[in-house]
Amino acid sequence: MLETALYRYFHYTKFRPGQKEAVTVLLQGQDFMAVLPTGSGKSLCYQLPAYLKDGVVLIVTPLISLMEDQLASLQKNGEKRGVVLNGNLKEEDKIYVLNHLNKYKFVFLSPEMLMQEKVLSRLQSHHIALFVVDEAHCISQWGIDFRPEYRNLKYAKQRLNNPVTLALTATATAKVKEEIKSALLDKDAVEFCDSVDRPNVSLSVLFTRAKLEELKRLLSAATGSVLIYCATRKKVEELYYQLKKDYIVGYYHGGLDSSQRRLLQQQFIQDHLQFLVCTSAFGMGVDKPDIRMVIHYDLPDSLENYMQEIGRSGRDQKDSDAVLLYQLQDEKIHYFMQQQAQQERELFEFQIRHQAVKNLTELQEKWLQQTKIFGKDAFLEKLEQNELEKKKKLEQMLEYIYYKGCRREFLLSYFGENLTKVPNRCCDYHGLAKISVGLKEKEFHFSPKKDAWQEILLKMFKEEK
DNA sequence: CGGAAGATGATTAATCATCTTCCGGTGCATTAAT
Repeated sequence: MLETALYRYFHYTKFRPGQKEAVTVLLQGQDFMAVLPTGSGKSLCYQLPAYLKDGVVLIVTPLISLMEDQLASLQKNGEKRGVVLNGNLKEEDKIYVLNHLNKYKFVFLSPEMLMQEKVLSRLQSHHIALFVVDEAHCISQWGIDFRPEYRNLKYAKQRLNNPVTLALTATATAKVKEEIKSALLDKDAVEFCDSVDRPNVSLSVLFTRAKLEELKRLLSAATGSVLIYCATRKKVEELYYQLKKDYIVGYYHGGLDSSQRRLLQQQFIQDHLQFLVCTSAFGMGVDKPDIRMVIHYDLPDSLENYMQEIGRSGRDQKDSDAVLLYQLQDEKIHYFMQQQAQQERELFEFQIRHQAVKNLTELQEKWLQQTKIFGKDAFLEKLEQNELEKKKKLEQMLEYIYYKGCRREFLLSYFGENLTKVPNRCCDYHGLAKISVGLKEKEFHFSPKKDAWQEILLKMFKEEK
């Protein structure tokens, strides 16, 4: 019985949602996709079958810091046969690992590392018990233009003699799930999708021309940890200098080196910093249960990213708030970046069509590699298609901003779900607040005090009865 | 495109208004020059 194995290896007596399904299906030799919230035991989905099967388990992970965290967590549980394979290792250490693969049970690596010929050819001669892709939504999010190696995973899988594959992620729209399937999984793959709904997180968009004051007001009323997302690094730092006069605050973005990042993440998790100003670089793999509020000081570029970011609040199931501060034209920064990206692509396209490739950017070099795999036309077509989809995603983000109905319903429908649970709180305010319990709505004057929300909600529940 | 910082100009010397310039997300791996 699987429960016996569960107890034997992990000392748990019960599976959590999705885990048993994953283990059963993987042991039968079928591919599996699990959409489960962070902190719900995703890693057990591959760790348990790993112990019940012969061979090494490959875990493809997007960030080096994630590999290290996962390895540390294995080691904490007494597992010594884990190893990371990444660019921080010395050349001789990498070679050692590749030549002694049978000493290891868990190998964590990036898609870039996996796609290197020397790595692939060494792995090829071993029996791969399980091929795991963690944060599998990266296939869709980054997989074409930014980190194209994510779209080569199927090729890698074939080279490894089609091992049983597990895709793991916390949020995915129907479309993203389809992309993961077609780019990675067999046709008969089984999926288990938990709801992405968080009834304890209120959703609001605040139209304002005085963001800084609104932000300070929200922070002054805040009772716990708060994440503040900005669109650019510069804005993150500016805001940090504005806030540090009055609050204990830190900042985090992709320009920081890895040791600084790790330090800040630790300080935030351990409550040495109540507030953290950051770009979208912050968050993956962060499992802090008591983030009480996620504020968007700038507009995110898609509802996928928005959902990921607000999904970091209220993991402890206690009441939390997601507040988006919007000002007319906030989307312009994203238009600009999309336009930059388009120029880079068009230049690349021109050069490759005229066979005059020189002075390529780092990204363009990668694209050149991809044209060799998928063919020139096919890959260029993909790049262009991807660009159009990004534009569409930004438009849908704006639709959400201007949506007049229940925001939770809108967001859920984007992820292919219906509003089924009665939310603890679901509010909105454009000067006035709109609160909804189930499908019933009521307007009232906004007050930042938590008690005000609760009183009104209580009253509405009574009225419903 | 928009915001911010720096530069210029005009007035009546240190301040204000206007103009100009600059810059912009997400990460892997590898390599060349310190």
